[in-house]
Amino acid sequence: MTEAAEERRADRAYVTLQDVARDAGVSLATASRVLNGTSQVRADLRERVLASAGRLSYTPNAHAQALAGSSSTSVGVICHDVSDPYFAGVARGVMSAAAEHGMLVMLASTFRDPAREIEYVAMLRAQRARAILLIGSGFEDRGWERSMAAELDPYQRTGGRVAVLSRHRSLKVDAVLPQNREGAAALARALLDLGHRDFGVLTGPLALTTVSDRLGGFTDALADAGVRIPPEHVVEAAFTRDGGYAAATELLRRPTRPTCVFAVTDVMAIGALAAFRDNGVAVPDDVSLAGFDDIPIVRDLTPPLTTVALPLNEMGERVMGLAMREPSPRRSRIERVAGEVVLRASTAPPR
Amino acid sequence: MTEAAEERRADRAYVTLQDVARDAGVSLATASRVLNGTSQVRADLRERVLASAGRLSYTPNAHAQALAGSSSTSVGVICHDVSDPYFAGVARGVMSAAAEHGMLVMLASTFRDPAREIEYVAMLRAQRARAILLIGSGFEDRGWERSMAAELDPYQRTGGRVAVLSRHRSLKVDAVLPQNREGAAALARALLDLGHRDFGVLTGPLALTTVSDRLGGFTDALADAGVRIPPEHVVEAAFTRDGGYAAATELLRRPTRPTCVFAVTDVMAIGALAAFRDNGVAVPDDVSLAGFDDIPIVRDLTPPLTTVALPLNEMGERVMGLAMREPSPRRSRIERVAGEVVLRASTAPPR
DNA sequence: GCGCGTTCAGAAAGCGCTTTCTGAGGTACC
DNA sequence: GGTACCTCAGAAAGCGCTTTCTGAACGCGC
Repeated sequence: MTEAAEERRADRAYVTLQDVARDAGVSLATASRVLNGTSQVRADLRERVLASAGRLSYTPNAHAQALAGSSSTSVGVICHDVSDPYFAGVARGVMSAAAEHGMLVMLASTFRDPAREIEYVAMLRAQRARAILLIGSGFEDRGWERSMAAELDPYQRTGGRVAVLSRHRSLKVDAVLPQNREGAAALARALLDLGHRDFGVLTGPLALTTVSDRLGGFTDALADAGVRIPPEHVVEAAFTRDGGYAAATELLRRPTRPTCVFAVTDVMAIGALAAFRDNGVAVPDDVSLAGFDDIPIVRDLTPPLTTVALPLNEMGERVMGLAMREPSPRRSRIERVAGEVVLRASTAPPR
Repeated sequence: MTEAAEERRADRAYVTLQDVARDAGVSLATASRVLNGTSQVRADLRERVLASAGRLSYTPNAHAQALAGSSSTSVGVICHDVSDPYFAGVARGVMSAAAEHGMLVMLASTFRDPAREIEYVAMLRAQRARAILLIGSGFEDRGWERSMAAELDPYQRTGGRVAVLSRHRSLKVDAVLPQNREGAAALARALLDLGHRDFGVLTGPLALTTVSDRLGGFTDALADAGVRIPPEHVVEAAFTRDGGYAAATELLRRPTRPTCVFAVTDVMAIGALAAFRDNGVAVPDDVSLAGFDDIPIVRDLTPPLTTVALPLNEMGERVMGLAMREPSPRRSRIERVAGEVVLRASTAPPR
C-alpha cells in the first residue's frame, strides 16, 4: 500500500473497495468482480485482489451494496412479542435458517398493536429487507387488511418476498399454516374419549385468526358428537399468562363448572393452572385442563399439560425457507403443519 | 404530478425523493431539508413537499440515507439463544426501547458459538449498525477476547456504539452489570438462614463470566459462614434445561446428598426440578432448590422456585439506553443492577 | 496479412440520498 | 442610492458499491 493510500485510509476510517483496488493495482470493477465472483478474472489479478482484501481486512459496506445492486442481506420478521415462548421458539427456527443463508434477521415486536405492525412493514421496506415474515396470526379486520395489503403489494411487486405463519385471510402470500382447526378438533375428540361432556374454553381475542380457528375446530368437533358448550363457559381474555389466569378465575365464578377446560394457547393454560391452584381447584381431579402449542415449559408443569404439539422451530425454519425459495410464478405456496395431540397428566376422565 | 413523472414512477417501482421534489416543484435539496427538518424552509414550499410526500406515500430508502449521511436506523443485538427465557426477556426490553428511538433491531443468535459471535459483529459492522449490543456473558478466553476487540475497536473508532449486558473482562465499553456475585451471595446467606449447611451447585460452563461470578459469590458467602461445598457436590453441565436435568441426575448419583441445591440459572433449575421429581426426590421436603434470574415461568412451577430476581426487561431497556446516549468522552459507563432474593416454596429448612 | 469474433480489464454511469457550496433576493445601514 | 450582510433555494459533489459500456489484446479463418 502506498503511503498516500495509507493516509487516506486512516482518516476515512473504513476500508473501501477503492482501497482494495488501489492496493492490488486493479480497477474498481475488477476488484468487485473478484470479490463477488461475478465473472471471469485472470488468475493473477484475482490473487492480488484477494490478498489485498485480506490484508486490509476489507468489509463491504452493505448499504452501498444494497443501493447499487438492490441486493440486501437482511430479512425482516414481525412478531407480537419475542418473550412469548411461542414466538421465541419460532424465532429460533427462523434465525437458524437465516444463518444458513447468511442473512441477518431484523426482528420487530408489535406488542399486538396492529398499527405498529404496519409501521414496521414500512420500516422494513425502507430497509429494503430481502423478505418480510409475518409471524403470528392476522387480524380479521377490513381496515387493517387493506392497509397491510397496501404496504405489501408494492413491496412484492418490487421483488420483496413475503411469507406468513398462520392464516391471513386476504393476503395472497406464501404461508406456513399450522392446522389449528384440525388440531383443536383432534384434541376435542381425545377429550371426549376421556369421557368429558362438559367443556369450558378460555379464549383470546376472537379477531385473531388463530383464536377463531382453534375455537371453531374445537366446538365443531364437539358438535359432531352432539356436545355443545354453553356460552357462559366460554371466557375471552388477553392472549397471555395473566389473561389465562383472569379467564380461569372468571370461569370459576360462573354458576356451573365444566369438567374440562381448553385454553387456546399453552401460555393461557399456564395462567389458568395457577388460577385453579389458587382457588383450590385440583387439576385434573376437579377439572381437566388442556392447552395448545406445546411450548417447552409445559412438560415441566405440575401436572404436565395436555396440549396439541406444534413443531415451533421447524415452523420458523420453514417460513424462512419459503421466503428464500425462488418465488412461485403465479400462486402462493402453502405448507401445512399438523399438530399432534399429546395427552399428559393435566387431563383425566371426569369424576 | 406530470404524466412523465407518473410513468417513471411506474417502472422504477419506488417513489424516490426526486419524485417528491419534482411533484412539489422544488429541488432535491429542499425536499430533503423539509423531510428531515434540517434547516428552515419557506412555509409554502414546506407544505407542498409534505403534501407531495404524503400523496405519493414516499418512504425514504434507508440504504441511501445511510450511505449519504452515514446515519443508519438499526442496532444489532447479539445473544446466545432467543428462545431462552432469559434472553427473550431482555430482548423484549431492548425492542421496546428501540421502538421509542425509532430503531430497528437486528437480532442474532450465536447458539453459544464464540466464533459465530465474532462473525455477527462483522456482519453488523457491514450493516453499519448504529450500535451493537452484546447480551450474555463474555467468554474468558484470551483468543476470543482479542478477536472480539479487533472487531469492536475499529467499529467504535468510526462512531459505532457498543454496550454489553454482563461482564466482559477486557472490553472497555458501556455495560449493564447484573450483580451476580452479590446476588448469589445474598441467596447463600438466605439459605444459610434457613438452616442449610450442606450445599450442592449445578453450574454451567465455567468459562462464562456469569457462571463464575455466581458460583464465586455463592461459595464465598458460604465460606464466610465457615461452610464449604465438597467438590463432588458441584456438577457442571450445559446451560440449558436439559443440562440442569443431567446435572441434577448426576448429583443424585454421588455418594452423599446435599440438603440444598443452587442451580446457577432458573432454566437449569427447571431441569433439576424435573430430575428430582423423576427420581422421587421431593422438593423442598427432601432437598431445597434455588435458581437465579426469576424468569417469569418459575412462579408457576410446583413448587414455585426460590431465586434471585433480575429485572430482565429493564436490563434490556437500559442496555439500549446506554447505547443510544451520547457516548461518554473517555471512560465507559457502568450501570449496576441489583438482584433480589425471592424466597418461594422450593426452599425450606432442612429436615 | 487482414478482418472478424472473443475475452476480459477499465471507465463511467448510476443507485437515492445528504450536505456543502453557490448565488439570488431581500433587508439594514451609512 | 449604494454597499454590506443575511436568509434560504438550487446546483452539484459525493457516499461505496454494481454493472453496463467501451476498447484493447489476442486468436482464428480465409
